[in-house]
Amino acid sequence: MPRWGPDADNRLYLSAMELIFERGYDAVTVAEIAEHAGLKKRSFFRHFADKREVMFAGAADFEKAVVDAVRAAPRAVRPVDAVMTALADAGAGLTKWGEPVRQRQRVVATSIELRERELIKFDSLASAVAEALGEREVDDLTAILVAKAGVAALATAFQQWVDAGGPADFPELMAEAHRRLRAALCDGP
Amino acid sequence: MPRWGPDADNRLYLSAMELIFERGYDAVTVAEIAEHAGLKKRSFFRHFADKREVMFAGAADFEKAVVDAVRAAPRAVRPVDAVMTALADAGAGLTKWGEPVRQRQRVVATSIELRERELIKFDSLASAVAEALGEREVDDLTAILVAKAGVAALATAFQQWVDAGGPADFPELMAEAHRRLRAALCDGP
DNA sequence: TTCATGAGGACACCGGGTGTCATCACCTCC
DNA sequence: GGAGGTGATGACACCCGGTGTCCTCATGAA
Repeated sequence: MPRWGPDADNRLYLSAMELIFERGYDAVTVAEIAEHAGLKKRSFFRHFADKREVMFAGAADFEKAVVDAVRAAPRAVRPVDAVMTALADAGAGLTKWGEPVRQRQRVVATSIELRERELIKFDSLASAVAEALGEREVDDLTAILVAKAGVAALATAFQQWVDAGGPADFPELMAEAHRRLRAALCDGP
Repeated sequence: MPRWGPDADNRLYLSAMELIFERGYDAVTVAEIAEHAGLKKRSFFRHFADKREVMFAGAADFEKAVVDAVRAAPRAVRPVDAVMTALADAGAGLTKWGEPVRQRQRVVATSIELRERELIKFDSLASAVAEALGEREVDDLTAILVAKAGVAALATAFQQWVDAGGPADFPELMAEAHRRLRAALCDGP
């Protein structure tokens, strides 16, 4: 399909990762990323909406995977369980890539603007999940709350996975987060 | 204490609100805000870290109020209830200001960068709440999850309050969010 | 061979944000 | 009351992210 230098998107992505992992996000300019990929600054912005976005390539795929899994869950499954399972599975797929993912996440942690972008990705994910829940006769308020709670569990489990360093079972981290949240909310005096 | 033109912070804030409410966030430059307050662009950045920050003046006070309330909650109160109550009370204090707060929030909704900033404020709030919970013998994982669930309820209730338009009882919106979340997580098959 | 197409380049411009040095009102202390 | 310290502001020069516009040119189809 690409009729020019093949795969400009991917070349830019790889170029960005190489330079940013080496020197840090703030110390690399868009012009440098582009030149390193054999392109010009102006062209970078034809492939990525802004500099931050290159760090979140694949986020749309992740969101789609989660939403599809929520939609595919049997109606008998409670909404919260459908969401937690979908997020755990998608997270398992992501964390399977191991070290590069951790490295990327450590870069995100160094920059406020990247943290902000990450949070809006999470928020977008929650909204999409809530909408998917709406298709299974869950009221809007419950849907968004369950979605946000799920995303909170995901973010927490993901952080633990990054900090763990070695191999860690992501779905188990998610399940543990779910249990703790449930205990905190449900076990009452 | 201020020995120059009094209250430059507040002048800049009022100047920003006036211009932004009138023309929209993107259509107003920092230089315009500063000049309108009798200052120069360079000085704006001596009072606010960036352009977005002027829309969130008072966020630090809000966070402090919440954290103090969590700390002040009796030990017998469950963590989740302490958090929800603290957030409901702080939210009540905020929503008491009525229309100007709704107007500000509508501006935030128009801009991606403002949404991002809002999300990181919420995230900061959750971290601060989690730390406060840590002081009452709540394990770290539970603390951050409860804090994030509370903030999710806050954000949802706040959105409902903005959309409601007229007077709305914020603590009741929070309580309803808490009930729905609890029902979704706890009522099992 | 010609032509439409779309990726990429050139170039100018804008606005947010920062480093640095100069200025100047105010306060204090002698 | 004058000297000096202090801190807020101004002036100015940059940098970089981001965009609008027009031009170039390889490619594939007719």
